[in-house]
Amino acid sequence: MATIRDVSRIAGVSVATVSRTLSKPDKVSEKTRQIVQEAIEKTNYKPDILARNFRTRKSSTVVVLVPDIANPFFSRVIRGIEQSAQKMGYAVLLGDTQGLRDREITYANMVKTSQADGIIQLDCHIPFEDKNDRSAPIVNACDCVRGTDMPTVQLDNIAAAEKMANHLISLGHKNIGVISGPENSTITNDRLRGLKKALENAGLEYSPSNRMYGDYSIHSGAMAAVELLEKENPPSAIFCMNDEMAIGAIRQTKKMGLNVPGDISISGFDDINFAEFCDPPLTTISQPAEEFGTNAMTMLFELMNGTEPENKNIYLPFELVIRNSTGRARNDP
Amino acid sequence: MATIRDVSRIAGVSVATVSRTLSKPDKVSEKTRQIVQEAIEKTNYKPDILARNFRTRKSSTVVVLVPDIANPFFSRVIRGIEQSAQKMGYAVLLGDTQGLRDREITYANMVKTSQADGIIQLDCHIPFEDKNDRSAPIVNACDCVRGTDMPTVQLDNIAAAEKMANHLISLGHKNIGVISGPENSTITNDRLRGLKKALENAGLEYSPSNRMYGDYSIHSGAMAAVELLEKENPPSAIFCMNDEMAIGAIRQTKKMGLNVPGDISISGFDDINFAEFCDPPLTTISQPAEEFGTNAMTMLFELMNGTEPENKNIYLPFELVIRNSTGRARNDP
DNA sequence: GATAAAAATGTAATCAATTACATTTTAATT
DNA sequence: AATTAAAATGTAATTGATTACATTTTTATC
Repeated sequence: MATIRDVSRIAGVSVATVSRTLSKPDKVSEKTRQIVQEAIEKTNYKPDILARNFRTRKSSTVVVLVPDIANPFFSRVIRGIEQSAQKMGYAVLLGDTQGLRDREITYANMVKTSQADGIIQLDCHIPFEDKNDRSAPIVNACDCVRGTDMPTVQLDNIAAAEKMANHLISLGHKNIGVISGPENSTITNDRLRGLKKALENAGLEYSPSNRMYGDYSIHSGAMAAVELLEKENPPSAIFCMNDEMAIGAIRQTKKMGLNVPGDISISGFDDINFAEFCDPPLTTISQPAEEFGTNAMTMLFELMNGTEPENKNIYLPFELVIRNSTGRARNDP
Repeated sequence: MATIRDVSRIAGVSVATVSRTLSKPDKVSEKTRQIVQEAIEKTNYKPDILARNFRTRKSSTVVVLVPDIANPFFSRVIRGIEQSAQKMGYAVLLGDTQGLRDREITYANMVKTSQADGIIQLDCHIPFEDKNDRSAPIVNACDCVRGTDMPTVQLDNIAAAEKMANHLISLGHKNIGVISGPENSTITNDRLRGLKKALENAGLEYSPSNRMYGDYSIHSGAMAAVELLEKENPPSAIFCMNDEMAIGAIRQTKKMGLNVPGDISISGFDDINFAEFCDPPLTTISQPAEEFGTNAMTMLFELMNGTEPENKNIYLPFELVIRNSTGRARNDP
């Protein structure tokens, strides 16, 4: 592989001139530029980015911490990140963390070791050994930690859940079950708060025994549905905190001989690609997945360049998408 | 950030000794090791990987070229890659190429610029300007180019498609439609060959007019299904080359008032997570997605270390998964 | 304790680019 | 043509680790 020295020798100029031709061509005379360009082509020179990064102390790389890359929502977010990053000249390092703190820290440390310039964290954890560590540019998207000064890109999950709950309530549902995400997730807590708020406003009671925990997988949704449906006084509607669990719940419900939404309404969250195509099509909250990624990357870009983003907490819009998995409560007039 | 010099100063040893303590501790006496470790802790020293990579001329990074990260099959493959890479001490750079040659080349060039040590290509293109370029370690997985010496990890798509076709034929289907992938994909061509082979063996005719093209999206499957079902002599079964298109086709078929599989059987390919949960559950070919990733990464690792893998073309097993989207042909006794 | 061999440690070059600063060339002005 | 300012180019230091080679220390053997 040819180096900048080879090019400079062949062009008969100094390495500085070659370097400038590449990075600040306006500082080089037209004539010299031409000569250098020719030498570059002749030698098929490609600047060694590793050397450049080393010298300039930046890697032009961001690392993305994602709990599960195979989750269809996250994979869309990542697509958004990648697209923006590419435009801004950044490469994207993938850190599939499985939600494990160890792995998060390992990947986040890449900033300290100069392997990455910034971090996008899609889970609600601070990925540093020392929670007050401010040394690395970081943006928290999707599931965001509360009460830190990390910039965030998020949904107003309380409002979104409230909207969904109101939809169920308006259909006459009074006994609503919940298939929630893991206990310590901000997203989960906010969605629960939204649900409670709607119930309260409607003069209905929230019963903690109506809440089952899942891990966002289809399987866990099915398991949780069994628990809910075998209760003495089963709910007439199930509010699921993501689409996969809703899909699992629907399938389980049908398996148990019940009709959706005839006997029981089931709602999801996220509006993944398949939500529209399950049977019945899923009523859900749609979120602009890619935009979580593009916004997070844009904000991180500012952070990495030392400019403070004017809006440190971006809220993206959501939409209630009513399909056929929800309907009037059975005994509602 | 502390450097190796800071550590050496505090420990009262040379930088070489610090370096050795980290990389070849058995070359350093127990006593010195201890002193150095203390200094490392006191200074909270983390070796600058960028500097190390620069000096050693390797980045410990591989770049993955994927046509679409949001595709559920690919995202599982990538999960497999990430898991293996992590174990081997490699980071994974994400190159979402949208199947565009330009982007593939840009990302593949990262090896030339020392940003990556190797490439995993999940599409059936050679990602180099010069097709005969051998300078970068590369493994081709999933959709593989024919007639190159790139190592591959693939499915015997001919056999798999044949198996699926035989299943349809055994159900009495004689007029089988195809919703295929893009024309120039090896996967698509092989699956078509398998289908033809099965038809031939059964004494049935393959009619090119029964083949519609999709782009692996749900939507394109639905569009193609319309074309097939509105034919004068519509097929009684549709062989789809992936699950998403099958899901689109099922939905469209139902929309048109037909029953699946009562009126028409529909089969998929890949066995994505949702295949089991659509309605009716999809008959499909299951593939070990993660293993494409782990195998590719293992092979690439060998390549990057200069050892020739003993088996340069790995074939992974598949399985025909019969669910309810396929059934007996209508007029079959 | 002398000698040799082995182990431990140190010195300084090296990797390929960027860039501060110095020098030379060109252009502008009188 | 002399002078000055601006533009272009060159020189060499710099980045932080690794490592070949040199030197010192330790251990083993007689």
